[in-house]
Amino acid sequence: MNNTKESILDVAECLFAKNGFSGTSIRAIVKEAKVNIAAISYHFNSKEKLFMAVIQRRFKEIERQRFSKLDFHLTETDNQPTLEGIVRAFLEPLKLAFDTNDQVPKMLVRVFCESDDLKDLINPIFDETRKRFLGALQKAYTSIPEVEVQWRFQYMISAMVGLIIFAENMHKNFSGLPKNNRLVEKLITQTLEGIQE
Amino acid sequence: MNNTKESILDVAECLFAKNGFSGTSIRAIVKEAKVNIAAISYHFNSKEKLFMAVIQRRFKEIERQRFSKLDFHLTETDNQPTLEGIVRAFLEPLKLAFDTNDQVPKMLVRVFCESDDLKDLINPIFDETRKRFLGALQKAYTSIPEVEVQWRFQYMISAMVGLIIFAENMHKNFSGLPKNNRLVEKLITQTLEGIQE
DNA sequence: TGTAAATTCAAACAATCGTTTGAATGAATT
DNA sequence: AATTCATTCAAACGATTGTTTGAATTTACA
Repeated sequence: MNNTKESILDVAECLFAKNGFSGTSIRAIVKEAKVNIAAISYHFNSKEKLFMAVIQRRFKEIERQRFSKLDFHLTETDNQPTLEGIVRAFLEPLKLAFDTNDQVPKMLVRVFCESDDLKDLINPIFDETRKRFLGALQKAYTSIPEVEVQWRFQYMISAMVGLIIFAENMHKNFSGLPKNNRLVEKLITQTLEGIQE
Repeated sequence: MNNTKESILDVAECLFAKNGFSGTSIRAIVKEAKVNIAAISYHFNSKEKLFMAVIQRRFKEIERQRFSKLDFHLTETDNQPTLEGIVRAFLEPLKLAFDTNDQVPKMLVRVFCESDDLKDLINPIFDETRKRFLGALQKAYTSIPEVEVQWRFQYMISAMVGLIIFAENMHKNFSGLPKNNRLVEKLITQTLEGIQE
């Protein structure tokens, strides 16, 4: 079995999470993955393509779970979704990713925050997710102005991104805050309290 | 007057905001600042020292305003601060920085999110701010467990960081969201609604 | 087993990185 | 005007960047 390609993805993911994209050299990747440097070009063409492969591998799985949960909730409620159902469909797959591998959410938000160019490169990946969840939210909140729903959705995502970035620091700076694997659960309840009027 | 040092700081700030620390070369800085490349070593010793100077210049001013507003509020209320007073003391100086120069808050959060090493380098700068505002919050909320207050404070900061990162995208992805200069005001009201029980 | 394709390898590519050098230029003081 | 100090300059330093080469090796199929 071709082990080289996957071990490159694994190591790259970990180093991108720690040091970002620009802060990670392909030599650092191949050194830790114990593969030849030419393997990057051979399997991924370029560092940027490798980067996109690292992103896609994880995001596609999270997206799949989000859509699955959202669709289930929509049919379950006869197309009358609740806020909690939507928020859980959005955040729980992230919680699962957290539980499986701390580095995955960290890598995803870190590279998204790194530079304008990188953000523009990654942003289109979220288009479908944004469309479907905003659509569901607007079904759940027909009384609230559309702009306000968008704002609150963005607010939740922002809190999520910030919390993932700060997750490691929180235990140094504060005492008794929830561990990483309980962080997203806390985020869910906080979001629910904050959003509902 | 020595113009070189300040124009380096200005250009570096702008490029760090766009491309992060690792993504910005000192040659890109000196090219745009129209100064010789040796001026970096001469005025700042190293790229990393220049980086810290860029951070400190802005953060110290924001910190000064935050402490000033917080102290004023504490004396004004006879050491019985309100949540709104504390949140405004924390966020309004950021709003002022936003109004003066879009790039300042963006630069501050971007480099903070870039890598573990950079985060560890910058994090101590916030120690005093964190201490004083957490102290004020715990005075305002004696009935809520200390851990819960810490969590909500962290939640607000996370939302702030996330929103600044997303600020530019929000107008592309959504329609009718508040402009940058109204973003922090919106964050304040949202925080107040979300935090108070 | 023999052949062809896929993969890995050491080595080198040109470009760029942060930093340093020592001379040239500027301004201020005696 | 002469001297001293601060600043700027072109040029080069060694190290590292992402990428490519062509041969060596492994794997898969006939």
